[in-house]
Amino acid sequence: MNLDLDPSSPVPLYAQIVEQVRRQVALGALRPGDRLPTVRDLAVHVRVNRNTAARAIQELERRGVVRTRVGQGTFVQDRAAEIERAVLEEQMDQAIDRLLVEAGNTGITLEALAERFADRLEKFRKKQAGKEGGEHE
Amino acid sequence: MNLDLDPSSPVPLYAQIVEQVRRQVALGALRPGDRLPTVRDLAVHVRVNRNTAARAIQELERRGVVRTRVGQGTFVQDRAAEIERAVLEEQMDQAIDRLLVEAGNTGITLEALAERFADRLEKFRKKQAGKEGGEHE
Amino acid sequence: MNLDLDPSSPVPLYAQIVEQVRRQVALGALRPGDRLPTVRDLAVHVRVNRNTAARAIQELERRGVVRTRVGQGTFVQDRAAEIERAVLEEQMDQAIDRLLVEAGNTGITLEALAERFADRLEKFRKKQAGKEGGEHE
Amino acid sequence: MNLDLDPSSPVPLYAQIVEQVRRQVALGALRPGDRLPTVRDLAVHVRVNRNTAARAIQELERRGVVRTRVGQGTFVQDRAAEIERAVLEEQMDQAIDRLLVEAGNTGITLEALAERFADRLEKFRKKQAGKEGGEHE
DNA sequence: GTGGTCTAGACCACT
DNA sequence: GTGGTCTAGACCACG
Repeated sequence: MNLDLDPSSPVPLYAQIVEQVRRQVALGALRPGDRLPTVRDLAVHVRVNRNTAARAIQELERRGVVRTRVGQGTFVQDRAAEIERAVLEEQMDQAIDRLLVEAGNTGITLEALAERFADRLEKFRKKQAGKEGGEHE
Repeated sequence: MNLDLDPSSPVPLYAQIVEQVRRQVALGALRPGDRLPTVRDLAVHVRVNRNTAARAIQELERRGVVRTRVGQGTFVQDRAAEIERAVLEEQMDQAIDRLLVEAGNTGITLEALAERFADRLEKFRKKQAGKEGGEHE
Repeated sequence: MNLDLDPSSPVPLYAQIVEQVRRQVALGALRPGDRLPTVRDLAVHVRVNRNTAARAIQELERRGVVRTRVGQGTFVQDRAAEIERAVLEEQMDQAIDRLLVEAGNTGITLEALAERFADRLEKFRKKQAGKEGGEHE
Repeated sequence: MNLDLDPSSPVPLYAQIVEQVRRQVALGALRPGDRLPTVRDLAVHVRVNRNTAARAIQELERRGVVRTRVGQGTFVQDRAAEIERAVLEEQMDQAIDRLLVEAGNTGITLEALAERFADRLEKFRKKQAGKEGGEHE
């Protein structure tokens, strides 16, 4: 359970936890049947108020990502991986769509946007290539 | 001054006003020298309290978008259009970059993302084309 | 009557007018018995609302700098010059005192302040010398 | 947190709070990491409405003097002390410069001003000396 | 008429 | 508990 929280982000701590756990489920870092840390442990581990940790887990349960069995702990649900994976892809498409709508509102032509996109992608690719080999975590 | 507020949005009313006015300045719907509605008129028009409208306009002044002269009203600043325009483009690039990073985190290759992007863009273009002719304003 | 108003200053327009007229009286540019422009003329001349001009003159009268004789106009009072001159010097001393108090509050020693003062004065003197001969108004 | 507000001052209450907190940071009475009183406590303490106190603290955050973490309180920022200190010194220099310009406008020679300054400083020094020993806090 | 400040009191989200 | 937003309504200074 590697969680990386940013207290100065506008997105609430509990939401950051939820998001990152869902992502780990989607990517297979957490697999169906895996046991999550207890609220207490989670709170200590990510240095957060116990209420915040509790709220995060509660939210995960509400979304059906995990299931709490009293006395035993909280476990990743069976079909969670595929569901979260689909959600992630759906979100990506939505992000793209938002970009397109935004471009329209801004008066940028779709052609110009596509160009811009290609441009940023190229830059990004180069930056990635530069990092190769220097990776630690 | 067409403003469209969503009271159920998590973004505060005053911030929604700020955002939309900035956009209108960036897009040239409001031009340097133009006078904004008075605080009172704005409040009535968008159905918020006078204080809320005042806060929005104060925020706009703080950002240098408008200049208020007591007793006369508030006016769009001279260089506001270009500045806001630049901000808007910068935001667009940032949105694209976030998309790229996000893709990386999700394990999607940049190629797959580019494909996906082209795909959504095509769909969007068609939808746009379909709307043509039904446009009034 | 040369008045130089700054609409973007925090000090109100009417107060700027008052201040500058008093200064001119103190410095002898306006002398006892001199007639001020009418409210109407003043307003046109300095490009200000008539209410603002009226308020300025009213304030000058309240302070005894000028005296309005209905049907004839407003005139600089007899002893105004010496009084305003004294006021000006008094204000200068007060400004100095404020500086001293401020230095105390800031934890700057009086020695350091004196040094600082000498320093700025030297710089100021040089800048003045540089301007000589290039003066137009 | 000793704050001394003057309700009859033309400078708004919230701005007075901002100013005094900044000064305390500059002078080291409040140090980086220190926690400010809560909005509610501050309001009670200086006898203003909660909104007024909140506005002051928001303004401080906007200026980067403090950082607020919802649910925890607001804390003095790391580099705030040096920044505010620099601002204070800058203001002092500006005050001196204003004095010099003012002297020029008034027709006082710089020599006369320097003399005057030395004179007031001497008086001030004596008054300070007289107070020694009577100080309690 | 304009904007600015302040109070009172309510409601909400986050920790 | 924390801060943030919003409304209602009053008062003030400026033009």
